[in-house]
Order: sequence, then C-alpha cells, then structure tokens
Amino acid sequence: MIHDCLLTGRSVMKDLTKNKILDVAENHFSKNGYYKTPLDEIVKKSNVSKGGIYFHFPSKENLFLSVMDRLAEKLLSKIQKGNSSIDNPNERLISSLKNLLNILSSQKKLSKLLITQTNNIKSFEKKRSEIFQKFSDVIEKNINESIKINEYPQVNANLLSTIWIGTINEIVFNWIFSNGKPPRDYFEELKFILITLPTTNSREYKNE
Amino acid sequence: MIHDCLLTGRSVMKDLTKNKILDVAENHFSKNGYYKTPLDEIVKKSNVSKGGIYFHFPSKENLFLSVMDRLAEKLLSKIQKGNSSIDNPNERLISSLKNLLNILSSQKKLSKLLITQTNNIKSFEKKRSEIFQKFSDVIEKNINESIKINEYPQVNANLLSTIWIGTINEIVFNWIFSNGKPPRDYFEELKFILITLPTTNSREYKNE
Amino acid sequence: MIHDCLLTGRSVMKDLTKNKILDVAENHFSKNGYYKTPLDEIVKKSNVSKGGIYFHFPSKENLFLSVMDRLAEKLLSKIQKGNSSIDNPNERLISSLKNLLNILSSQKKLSKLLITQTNNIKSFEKKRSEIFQKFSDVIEKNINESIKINEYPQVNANLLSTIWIGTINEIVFNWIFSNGKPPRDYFEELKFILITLPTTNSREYKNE
Amino acid sequence: MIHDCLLTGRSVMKDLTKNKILDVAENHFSKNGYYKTPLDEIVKKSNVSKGGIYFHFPSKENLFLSVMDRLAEKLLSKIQKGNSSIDNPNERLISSLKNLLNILSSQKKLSKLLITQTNNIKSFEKKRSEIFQKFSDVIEKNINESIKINEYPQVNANLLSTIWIGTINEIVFNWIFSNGKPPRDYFEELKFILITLPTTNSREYKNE
DNA sequence: AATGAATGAGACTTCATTCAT
DNA sequence: GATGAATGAAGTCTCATTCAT
Repeated sequence: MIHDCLLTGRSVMKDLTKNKILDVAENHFSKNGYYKTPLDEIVKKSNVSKGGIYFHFPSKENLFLSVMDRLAEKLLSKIQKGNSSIDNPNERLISSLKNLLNILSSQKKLSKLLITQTNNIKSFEKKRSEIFQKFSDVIEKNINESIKINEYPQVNANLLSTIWIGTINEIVFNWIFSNGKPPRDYFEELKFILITLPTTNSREYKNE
Repeated sequence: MIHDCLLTGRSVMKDLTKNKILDVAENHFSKNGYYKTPLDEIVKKSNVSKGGIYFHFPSKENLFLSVMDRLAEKLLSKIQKGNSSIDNPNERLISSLKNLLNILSSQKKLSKLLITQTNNIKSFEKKRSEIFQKFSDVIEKNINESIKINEYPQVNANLLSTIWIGTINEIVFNWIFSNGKPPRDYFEELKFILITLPTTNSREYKNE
Repeated sequence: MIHDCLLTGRSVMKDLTKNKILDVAENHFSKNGYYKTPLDEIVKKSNVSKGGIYFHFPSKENLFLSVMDRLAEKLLSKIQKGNSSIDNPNERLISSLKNLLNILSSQKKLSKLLITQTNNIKSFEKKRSEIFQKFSDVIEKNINESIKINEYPQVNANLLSTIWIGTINEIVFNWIFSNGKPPRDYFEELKFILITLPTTNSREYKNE
Repeated sequence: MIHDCLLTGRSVMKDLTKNKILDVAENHFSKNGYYKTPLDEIVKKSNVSKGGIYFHFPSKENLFLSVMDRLAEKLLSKIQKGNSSIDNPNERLISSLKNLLNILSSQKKLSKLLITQTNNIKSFEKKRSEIFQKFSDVIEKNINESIKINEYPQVNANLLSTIWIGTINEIVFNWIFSNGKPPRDYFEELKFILITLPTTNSREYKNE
C-alpha cells in the first residue's frame, strides 16, 4: 500500500497525481518555456493522460500559473525560514540577500521560469508581478526596520527593494543567458554596494 | 517613374518595403508579443504580401531579431547623443540615467518588447543579452570614469552597471504591468540612491 | 430509515434517482440539444454522479431516447385525456387540434426537443418517427371516424394526418426560431382551413 | 489546360478549389450530418488540405452554412425556372407543388440535409428559417394570386404556405426515416387536398 | 447503488512556410 | 521583387465511457 491511512488515502492519491503533473510541468516549463512545452510532453513524462491533466487543471495556462504559484510559495518560505531566527533587522536584510542568491543559484531552471516567462500573456504578467511583489515586500519590510533603528539612511524603501529585486533579476538573467557567474558569487560585492556603502554613509550622517 | 536612378532606386524601394515591414512588425510584436503576432497580421497591416515578407526576411524569427536590432540601435544612439556634449563623467552618468528613463517612459510598448520577449527562444535570449550588454557598457564606462576622477567609490563598475540595468528594467516592468509610475518619475530618487549616496559616501571616506 | 418497506423502497429510491436524472436531462437536452449537453452538465445539475447515471442508463444515447419516450407519453396522454369525454368524432378532431396546439405552446423547450433533435443519429430518427407516428395515429383515427359519419370528405386520412403533423411542426418551428406566434394562436384559422373548409365542401358534395 | 482564358484563370482556379470543397462537404454533411462529419473526412475526399479549407472558410460552421446557402439557391432557381412559363396562377401553384416534390424526391440526401440539420446551433436554425421562408414566400405569392382571381377561397395565404411547407417537410421526413413513399408519389393526392378541395369549395361559395 | 478520478480517441483550429505564377 | 493560395504538422481542448473503491 502506498498510504497507511485509509481516511486520507483518497486525497493523498489525488494530490499524488496533481503533484506529479505539477512536477513534470515545472520541469518542462522551466527548461523549455511555456510555448515550447506541448501538453503532450507533460502527458508523456507524467504518465497521466491528457484528460487527467484537464481534470486537475482547466487549461494549460492555469497549469502554468499553478506551477508559478507553487514555486513562489516554496521560495518565499525558504527565505522566511532562513530569517526567522535573526533578531537584528540589518542582519536579517543581509541574510535575506544571501538566501535569495543561494536559492536562485541552486535552481537555475526555476530561476529561468520565474524570470522569463511572461510571453505577453496577461495572466502571466500579473502572476509575475504578484510574486515579485511578495519578494519585494519581504525586503522592503526589512529595509524599513533597518531604517527605523538608524542602520540605514532615509531612503524610499519601496524603491530600494525594487532596486534589489531588479538587480537580482538581472544577475540571474546574465547567469542564465550570458554565462555570467551564479548569483551567490555576487553576495559580498552586493552586500557592500547595497548595504555596507549606504549604511556606512548613514553612520557618517549621524556622526556629523 | 518614381525615381530617376535605377541603381539606387531599386534598393531605395527595397528599403521602403523592408522598413514598412519592420515598422508594422515592431508595432505588433511590442503590443502583442512574438507568439501572439501571426505573420498574417503583419501582412494585413503592412500591405506587403506574405511572399514579400519572406523575400526580405528568411523567417519570422529573423524578422523579430531585426526589429530588436533596429530598436536597440535607435535607443542607444539617443542616449549617446544626449551625452556627447557633457564633459564631466559624473554629469554624464546622471545624464545617462535621465535619458534612459525618459526614453523608456516615452515608449511603453517598445520597453515591453525589450523586456519581456525572451520566450525561451535561444536567439531571442542571446539578442536580449547583447542589447542589454550594450546599455550596460555605456553605463559601466561612465562609472569607471567617475571612479577614476574619484567622484565615485571603488566598486565593481560592471556589477554596478548591472544593478542600474536591473533596476531600470524592474521599474519599467512595474510601470507596464503593475500600474507603477513611469520610469522618469523615479529620476530624482534613483539619482540619490545610485549616485549621490555612494558619491557622498566616497567623499566622506576621502575626508577621513 | 426513509422508507419502511425494503422491497419497494429500493425501487422507489431507484426511481427517484432515475427520474431526477431524466428531469435534468430533459431540461438540458431541450435547451441546448444533444451534442451541446455534456453528461457533466447533467451530473452537476442532478447531483447524481457519473457512475450513477451509467448505472441507470447504459449510454448517453439511451438516456436521450428515454427522455424522448417519457416526453411522448406525457404529451400523448394529455391529448387523449382531453378527448376522452367527447363523443362526436368531428368535435374530437377539433379538440385534438386545440389540445395539441395548447400543449406545445405551453412547453416551448420540449417542442424544440421533439422537433429538432435528430442529429443524423439513426436511433434518434427512428424515435422521432415513432413518436410522430403516434400523434399521427390519433389524428388519423379521428379523421377516419369523421369520414365514416360523412362529416369529412373522402380523403386519404393517413396523408391528411401527415399534413396536420407537418403543419403543426412547421408552426412550432416558426414560433421557436423565427419569432412566430405561438401555436395556439393559429387554432381558429387552422380549424377553418383543416376542418371547416373541407367539411363544408363535403356537405356541398352531398347536397348536390 | 483546364481553362482557355488566362485572364480569368486565377479566379476560375480559386472557384475550382472552393467548389470542390463545397461539393464534398455537401455530400458528407447530407449523408452523415454535421457532427458526424469530421473535417478530416472532407480533407481526405476533397484532396484539399486542412489549411486550404480554412483559407476558404473561416470555420466548419461557416462551411456548413455555405453549403446550405448554395443548396437553397439551387433548389429555388429550379422551382422558379419551372414556373416561369406558366401564366395562370393556379396552374403555377400546381406546378410549384409538382416541382418541389420532384426535386426533393430526386435528392434524398440533400432533402435530409435541408430538413434535419439544425442541431441546436443558432446559426443553423436561423439559416433553416431563412431558406424555408424563401420557399414559403414563393408559394404564398402564388396562393395570393390564386385568391385574387377567385380561384382560391379567402384564407390566410401565409398560414397556408406554412401548411404546404410543413406538409412537404413531413412527407420528406417520412420518406427518409420511415420508409415512406417518395414525395412525388403524393402529388395527386396533395393536389386534391391542398388545391382542388378548397378551390372547388370556393366555387361553391361563389355559387351560393 | 453510487462515486469520481482517469482514460484516450478524436475534434477543431492555427500558422510558419512554400511555390507556381 | 512580389503575390497569395495551399500545405500539413502541431497544438489545445472535449467528453463519453470505464473501473477501482
């Protein structure tokens, strides 16, 4: 028997199929992109029939969106878990940067999926915005807390988080498409530019 | 006869047709994306037959790449023209930022084209990298010159230009897809964060 | 327990489910037609599972046929009930016409179902013929009795009943698809053309 | 060469393909119905590629409608041609009946197409109405002229033409689906019931 | 009796590309 | 140089039916 609990067995089974589909879809979408991944490919690799996929997802588009959602949740929870034990906001900011870079570095394909699949499909663009906004929110919150305790100069935290996200995005892009270094290799330098430099500066301000 | 010189006349005619195709293609690709723009749409709007398009461009993919190329050239020359008369490297850096933001703000569709059309097509990704690299190079060069004359702290200019590009990219993205403000509205704040803050800081360093 | 008699209880339950299915099926088939009514629709609206439907009906086709059968029976019994108390054959003929028109007028959807669902499916065509034949038989019988008592001229009663049926069919069609008047509005004029006119004429003949 | 005129050659060629498609479609639709005729069947039998069909017709539905249109035109022109040389309205009425019955008798498949393909598709129902209305109009006009010259009693010509159409429709139906006699076999009896009987009667009226 | 997840054949449609003219 | 009718592979999606539970 696959499961030891008869009561929840059914929903476990259901989730088994659904997750198998999501796994295969995630893999193929991130490797080949939305348009270059025919449903038949997912059918073949998942051993779930076409009808089975459409039983769980109303359309290919919805399947893609579900993949994005699951992925974003996974990444977000990893980042937040990494931060949960850190008290100092500035340390937390540094930790967020490190985690984000590490996680993305370890999942090249998923990074690609997250970053490049917009395809002029409204729902994709909306989803991308949604997800990036969530990452941005985490960072903005940390920046604001750093500002509050005077670790960071008075800047527009929202814009700054946009800078962070855009920067990381671009680094991932270069890594994937221009043989750039993996994101994690930029940690020290990014820390210097994005945190040390302004922070030091803010101390200078205070010293005046 | 429309033209008096048969020799150049022909190529002028050719260029006329070719540019008409490129104009219409640019418009549709940027509005609807690569996959959502059937060649038939370009045929209809350009009044050039399908065979005509295939005479000038070997494939739809090549047409798209040509649109990207032409566009990048246009934007780059605008930026460089704006900088040509400025002597001070730091001023030039500021001017670059301003120009970049202004130009992108005035061409929402083209911004979109430049930013979102990668589509997991190798050649597109390569082209996107190429173009962004050119923008990045301009900025990197200016940063390096600023560093040389001690206007800017000793940072990895290449990484910093990546930050610039990523930031602008993200701002454009938010503008297009999340009803964010147009890029130009961020000029002052970006100038403060990306230039004033590090620059001031570098002066502080020097003052110590 | 819902019922106290296990023996009949079971079949009552069964009939309850079966009739619920038939009700929902009748409604959807008549509204949207055979091909535009997926079984899933009936599942959703009847709260009977797919397996449940297949327990009661071997196929969608059979379900449709059952709907037709039940419907025809309903209509026929209504017509015959209306005629049962009338002695004079000619009066009965008139009453049949009136009833038929009234019943169809009050059930637009069912009329549609009866009239348009042939769909090139052999079994459907056979069923439609069967049903129309039953209606035709009722009318033919009445005509023949009218002829027998010299109320009606000597015509081919079978053909005449076909004329009746075809006429009513066409009137219903126009009502449903061309915003024609409801069948009942034609009663007086139809009575004149189909009964009075020939009847009067037959009297003339006799009077000669 | 297929055609002797180079100038019109192109449009002749175009029509050749289009008509080939229509011919094959007419044949299959009338034999098997709309839903039981996959486009692939038409592709196979017409030797025109799927794309070719979609070049000439925007959808399967539109193709079907075009078949209906062409067919209706063909039949109508045959009927009107048959009537063109007859002066007396009553004779023309009789001729219309005869022609209609004959034409339908000789084209069982097309009759079926015309009569049974409604399928709960709005556009089909509209087209069916349109076509039947045209037939009805021809008959109504003739009836009205017969009434004018006192050959026919004062009845609602519009309703009477509906009776005619419905009758013929029903006879065709019985012929196709219940092994009834072909329409033409009913000519004499229909003439008696639909024309002679009322006409004679109208004379009686006048004689009074 | 009843459930509903899963199947898979088959439907319609799209569209980059070709080629005779 | 240019046309546009024609191709055909490939795509997404539907839905009657099955079967383990």
